[in-house]
Amino acid sequence: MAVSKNIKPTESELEILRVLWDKGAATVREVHEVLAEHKDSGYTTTLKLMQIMFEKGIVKRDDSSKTHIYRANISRENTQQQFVGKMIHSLFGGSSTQLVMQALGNHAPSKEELEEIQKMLDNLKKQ
Amino acid sequence: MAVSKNIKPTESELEILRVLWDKGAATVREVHEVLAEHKDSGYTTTLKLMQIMFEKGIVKRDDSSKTHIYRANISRENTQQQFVGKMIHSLFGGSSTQLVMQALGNHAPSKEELEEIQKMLDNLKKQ
DNA sequence: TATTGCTTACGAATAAAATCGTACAAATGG
DNA sequence: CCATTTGTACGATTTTATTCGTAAGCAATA
Repeated sequence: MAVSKNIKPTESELEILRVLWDKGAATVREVHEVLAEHKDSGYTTTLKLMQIMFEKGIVKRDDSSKTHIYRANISRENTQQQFVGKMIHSLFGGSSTQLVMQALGNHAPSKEELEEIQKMLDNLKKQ
Repeated sequence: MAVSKNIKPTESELEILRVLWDKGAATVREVHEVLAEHKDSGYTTTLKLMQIMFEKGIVKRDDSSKTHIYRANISRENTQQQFVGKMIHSLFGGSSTQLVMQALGNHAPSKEELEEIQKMLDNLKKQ
């Protein structure tokens, strides 16, 4: 079992992680370019954030060439799990069911996705 | 339809809201007592936070007697919705299904709750 | 080679959140 | 009636997160 790092990325760090999870690996510039579509902070801001994330161990990097290449060092799944867990605790009184109902109620998925959920539900019922 | 306030409580504010949602109404001391079970900041910190929340309109209060009585001014449901929505966007690429699966996978509910979810699912399928 | 552009490093400013100390008013109770 | 307790108000400090300016290295190229 993987050792779970108890690191809680901030809002901005999450945005960066999303890009890294998506691309697998990226330079600061590549990350910044993506962020810049929706946000208007400068290049050095993104750089600084990624440097801080490196110090915290949230990302790793290959600095063998001048332009460093970054990768996420915590998994998307783990992070999701951590946030979902926290949310269930802090907003749903510990009931995952409440969260699920809330999510389904306000963000109804497509037919196909409903089937996917149905499968998972069937599986859980068998146990 | 209720006007949705676009207010995003901070971490600490959420803790206080939880107590207020739970109790319906409470004094600063009552809130603080609950928080103190798991946290060790002082009484005036809780007081200050609740005063700030009042200024922001997150809570309302009855100050007709010396000891003020506070109530939440934003609903649990609304706040849940806001956080869930944000989370779906920021961590699940917009897919509520992914969130649901994650929640079910890591925090499996009881048989009864599974049935509840099943009902909801059936309903959604009909539409 | 000098200029230009792109890179990292890093200190510092700014902003936002959380914490606390102190003052002072009202109630309490000896 | 005085001392103690319990409450609010509020400025100031501390902590954490975000943002940016500037310096300096290196590489391509005019």
